[in-house]
Amino acid sequence: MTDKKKLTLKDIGKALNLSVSTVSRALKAHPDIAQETIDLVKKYAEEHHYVPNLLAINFRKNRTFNIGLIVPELVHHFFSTVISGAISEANKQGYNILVSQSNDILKDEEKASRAMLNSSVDGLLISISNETTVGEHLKEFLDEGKAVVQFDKVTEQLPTPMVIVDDFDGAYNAVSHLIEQGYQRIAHIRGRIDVKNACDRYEGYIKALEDASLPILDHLIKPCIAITEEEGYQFTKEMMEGKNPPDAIFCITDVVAFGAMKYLKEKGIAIPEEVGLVGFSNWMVSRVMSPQLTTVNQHGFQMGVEAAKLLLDMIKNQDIAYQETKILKTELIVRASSQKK
Amino acid sequence: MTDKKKLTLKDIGKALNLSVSTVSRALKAHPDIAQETIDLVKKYAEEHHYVPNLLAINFRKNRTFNIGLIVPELVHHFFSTVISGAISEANKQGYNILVSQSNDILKDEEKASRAMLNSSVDGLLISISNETTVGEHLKEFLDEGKAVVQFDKVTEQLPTPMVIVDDFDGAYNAVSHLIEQGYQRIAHIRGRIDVKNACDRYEGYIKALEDASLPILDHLIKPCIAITEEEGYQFTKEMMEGKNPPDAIFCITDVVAFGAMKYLKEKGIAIPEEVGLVGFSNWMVSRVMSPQLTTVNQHGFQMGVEAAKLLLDMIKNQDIAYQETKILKTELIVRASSQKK
DNA sequence: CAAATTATCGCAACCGTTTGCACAATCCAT
DNA sequence: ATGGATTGTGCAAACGGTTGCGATAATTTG
Repeated sequence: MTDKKKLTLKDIGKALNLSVSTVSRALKAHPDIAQETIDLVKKYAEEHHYVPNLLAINFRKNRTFNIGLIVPELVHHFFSTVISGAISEANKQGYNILVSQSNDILKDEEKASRAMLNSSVDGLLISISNETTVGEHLKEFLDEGKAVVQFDKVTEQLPTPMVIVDDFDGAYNAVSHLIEQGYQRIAHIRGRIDVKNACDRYEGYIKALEDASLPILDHLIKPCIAITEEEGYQFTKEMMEGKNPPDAIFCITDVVAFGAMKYLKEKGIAIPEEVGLVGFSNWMVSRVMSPQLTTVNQHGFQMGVEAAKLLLDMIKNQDIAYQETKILKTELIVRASSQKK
Repeated sequence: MTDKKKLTLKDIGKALNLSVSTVSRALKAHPDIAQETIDLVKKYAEEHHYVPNLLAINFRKNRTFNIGLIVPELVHHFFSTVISGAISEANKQGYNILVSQSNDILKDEEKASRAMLNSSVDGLLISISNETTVGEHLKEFLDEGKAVVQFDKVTEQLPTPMVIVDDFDGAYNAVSHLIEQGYQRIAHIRGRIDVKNACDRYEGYIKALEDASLPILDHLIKPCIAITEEEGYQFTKEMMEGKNPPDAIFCITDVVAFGAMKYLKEKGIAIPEEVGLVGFSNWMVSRVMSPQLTTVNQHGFQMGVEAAKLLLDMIKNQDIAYQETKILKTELIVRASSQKK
């Protein structure tokens, strides 16, 4: 390995007969330093490819220009989109992003956050796992005075700013759209009752029914645990084979809707004529299914950008107390699976 | 912000009436230190939650326990799978991963790699952009004695170990499967001629035809530039509307196959009866299309694991010269889109 | 019992940069 | 000429560990 000894301030000082401190100040054009000296030093540094030792600077300033990012799942269209946005914004501001995943397992999340905590990160962006409630491991961040911003999957137990999507509104619009298309018996395959997003969507679903004076039918509301295609399939089967089957299904997410679609297609039930279908998240898969799936776009990229912006603001202005919650609007994407008319 | 002053070796020394050096050695049970002292120090450190300042250690040892990872695209099923594997392995070995993307733009890749280079990373995992050929910015890593491992999209211009998939073999098997199913006029919508993977798959395609004594028809070979659904659609249209249309299409990747499928379905051409279709990569979309798409699984997770393993080996044994290329086998996943029999 | 080991521990330099402060030189006004 | 600003530069401490080497005291050896 060619271990080219890197140039240091000391080297420049020796070469130019200046002290280290003068060189240091000259390089940042400190007003105390004579213009000639500044030019001289800068020229020399330039010519000899001086690059400051970030490790030393970070040590000195006690920060790293790195921020951590933890999501439940990396191989996930929505989350990878958020990450993409966060990276884009962070890089723009001169920060790098450390990525980790919790696999929706609390233990893994704790491990990941601890690994990032030890001085190796200036702040943390996190979307918590399904198993996370209190988040002691996250409080450690706050205790050390490090900034934390939650996004998408959040807990109010943790006093940090958050960036979330208006799940209530998104669900409300999706269900209202179904109603407007003439569907009457709208089912909801919902998410876990201990997860905020899932509850908000559920509330939106309920409100839309209420506003349209439609009855709320308990047997048409099914709770997923793992949010999988299999659950979508199974619940749809149960409902369609039971009495008073639904004529439309609003699913907590696109994969679940895919499971539902799979069952319906197997049974030759026409979509959207006999049963309408709406998902959530606008994964790539929603465009690829046939019929194409009506869904709710969550603007993941923008969420990543906003979350990173907020966090970096906090890092740069340690004095200000941030506590805002940024709520992003969703966008209903109407495709074939719900267009009865 | 509660800026709890962190405990340092000096603090412990003062409290226990020991020198900083003794405390430092005691904590790592140095043989020079008396057992009692070791116990005493460790107990005190434990009780007062001493946590060493990583920044100081890294500065001293000139390393960070972070490794960089650059991919062309983050929102991409295959790449996010690879990242997931790399993170899993890196974390297991006590390293964190900095993620960035090039968007297949050379300038972005250079920016990302430079951002990571400046002492903030011990090594780099990279899948190069379509625009990257020589990779001067990557040579800078090697010049500084930092380890680099290429994966998936690689260039031989850069003397580093790589982890790749046996594209040739994967394509050969895919096309052989089509032939075995009775297809005779097999088209190939290929990737860029300046990208190695694309060429390997092309070669595999050619070899399979040759081995089956089938003619190679130039008008049935189309090169994508951007590897998009639109290209798949367009090329399929051209070929199907031209003379001597194909009876099967082997596509460089699943998205392109989706474009092809879209055209075929629009025109009411039956898949797989009239035209067989095979993709590459086993994206989630391939399972969701209907008919489901036959494709080639690239074992992305394993690729990430292997690449990280290799890189960390290199980092830990700077003395050994690594130059191996690890080739992972692919796996043909046969689904409806290619089963004529 | 003197000499040679050995067991413990502290001193101090070092990694590369930042920064408060002192100091010397120059300048202007009195 | 004298005193007070002003300007440009260097000294040295600090950040928090690591580590080679030397010092001291305790122990063993011939």
